[in-house]
Amino acid sequence: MTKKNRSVERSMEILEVVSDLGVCSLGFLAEQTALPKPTVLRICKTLVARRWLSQSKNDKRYRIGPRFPRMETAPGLIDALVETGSTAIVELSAVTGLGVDLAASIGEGRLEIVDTTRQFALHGIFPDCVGYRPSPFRSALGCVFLAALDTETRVRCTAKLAATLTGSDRAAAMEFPRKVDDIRTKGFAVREKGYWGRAVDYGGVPTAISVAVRSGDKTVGAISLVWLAEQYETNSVVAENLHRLQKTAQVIGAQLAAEHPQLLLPSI
Amino acid sequence: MTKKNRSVERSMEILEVVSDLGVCSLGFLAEQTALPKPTVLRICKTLVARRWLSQSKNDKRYRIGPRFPRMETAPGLIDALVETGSTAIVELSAVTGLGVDLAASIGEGRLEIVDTTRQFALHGIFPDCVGYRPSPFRSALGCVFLAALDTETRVRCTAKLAATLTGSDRAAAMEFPRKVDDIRTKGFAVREKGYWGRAVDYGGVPTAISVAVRSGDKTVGAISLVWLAEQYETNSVVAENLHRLQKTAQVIGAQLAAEHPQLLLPSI
DNA sequence: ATTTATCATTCCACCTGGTGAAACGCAGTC
DNA sequence: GACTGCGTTTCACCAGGTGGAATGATAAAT
Repeated sequence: MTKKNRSVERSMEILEVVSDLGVCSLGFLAEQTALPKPTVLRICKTLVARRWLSQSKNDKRYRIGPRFPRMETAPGLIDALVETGSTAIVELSAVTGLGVDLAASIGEGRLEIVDTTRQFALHGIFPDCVGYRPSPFRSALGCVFLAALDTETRVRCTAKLAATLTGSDRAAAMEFPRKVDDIRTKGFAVREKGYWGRAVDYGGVPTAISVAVRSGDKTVGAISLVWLAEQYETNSVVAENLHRLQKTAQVIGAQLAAEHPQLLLPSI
Repeated sequence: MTKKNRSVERSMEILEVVSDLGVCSLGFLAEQTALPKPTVLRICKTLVARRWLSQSKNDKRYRIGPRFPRMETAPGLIDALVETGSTAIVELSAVTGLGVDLAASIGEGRLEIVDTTRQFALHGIFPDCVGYRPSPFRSALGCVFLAALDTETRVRCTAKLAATLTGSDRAAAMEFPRKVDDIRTKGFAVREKGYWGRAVDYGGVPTAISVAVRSGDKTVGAISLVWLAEQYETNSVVAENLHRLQKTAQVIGAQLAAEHPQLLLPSI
């Protein structure tokens, strides 16, 4: 068995205590974890520096911080979207001959791919993308999803995401507001040039166009057509297949609204 | 300024990448964090040991695990069940040669798959089912779990679920009360014909039989045997392996009761 | 004002535990 | 068979984490 990392274990212990018991003083954490206070202090400082913990100014006690990764997923939504969407995306894939991804909102303006028709043999692109969370500002799925949110939600999510992202993702976040109107009028988004998150994992450079899935007045996810960049021009795919993609998104959204009206009540 | 702890920083980087980008391979994580692979491996192993990450048995990729602190649900049960159940299901899988899924109650009559032995190479079925929440009325896991609840809880949950579900799930919900007695007397449930979650076809149509995991007088989860429909008849699997499945469920339940008696006090 | 108590924080000598380049083993592919 | 790309193991090295003891900081009690 590979060796473990003691410091990492200790940091998890500390975070679990804070997460379970709420706000904690240094001494209390040391007692709970049976670690010496200096050790706890150093680890907590490290966690605070990244905002995984935050520290109250006057009594110095620790609580879970704003940057602690959260995933507030509406469990029913993913299920419902997969159930109503999976046959539709298979049909779309059959008609277009391209790969289709289905992504669901997991809160905070983020998406997770929950189903796909991609088959390596068929489309020449890495198939097992279920579980991936596309970039909010650089992927076609992420952009079209954000653009489709109502203004208030979009602004809130965009600000929050921009605050946590870095590098080219942050640059894309700064640029995003200028792209929103364009995406909204065109009704679809294209994968940003130069963004192909995981060159390692794919068979080739994928290109994608995406549209949002709206149900009632909520934006619940997005679907995209995916193909090998070297195989087709984006323009020709748009000309030939955009209407099919939009139709599919609309069908899924309508069916979802009809079959799961209660999912649309809470805010995303 | 107090010194920071490098290992803790690195572990946060890794967790942030997985949380931001979804499922990740070791090599990809090493590239993203600019750390050598052995270092990433050791940290990930540590995180996996605590189930802050979980690792697909099949392609070894990492995703956020069941014990990663979530603000919403009480994770104690999930945790304990995974801890006591994972060795048992591996043994069961070895003896039967079939895939085994372990699901934990997440409240309101729903389950989430928290561990699995499925390997594509071995069983020819979709391996990455951890995190999936099976249909309450159409999956073998869901049915047997509901049937095993005490009458009052079952009626309440069934009513609530039926109210929110629709389509083929609602149809199954209407039908369910008629199936309960049958399931209770037989002691297991079978996956509904025609129900298989996603579009992705990973080799074939899976079939499953499930039994509930009871601990003390609480129903805490369910486990199932899963195989490729075309490979074995349900009847022959039942004849040969049902008793093993039931034995495993019973062992897990007993061990859970012995090791975590406090979990069984609150109502599910 | 002084004492007491209880925090968090700093210090620093000690040495463990983490490190990472290189080698290995294993699948899958050509 | 040779190759490529994974995850994993090895092992000598020494940075980096450790924790007991000392020091501040703060608030309440005398």
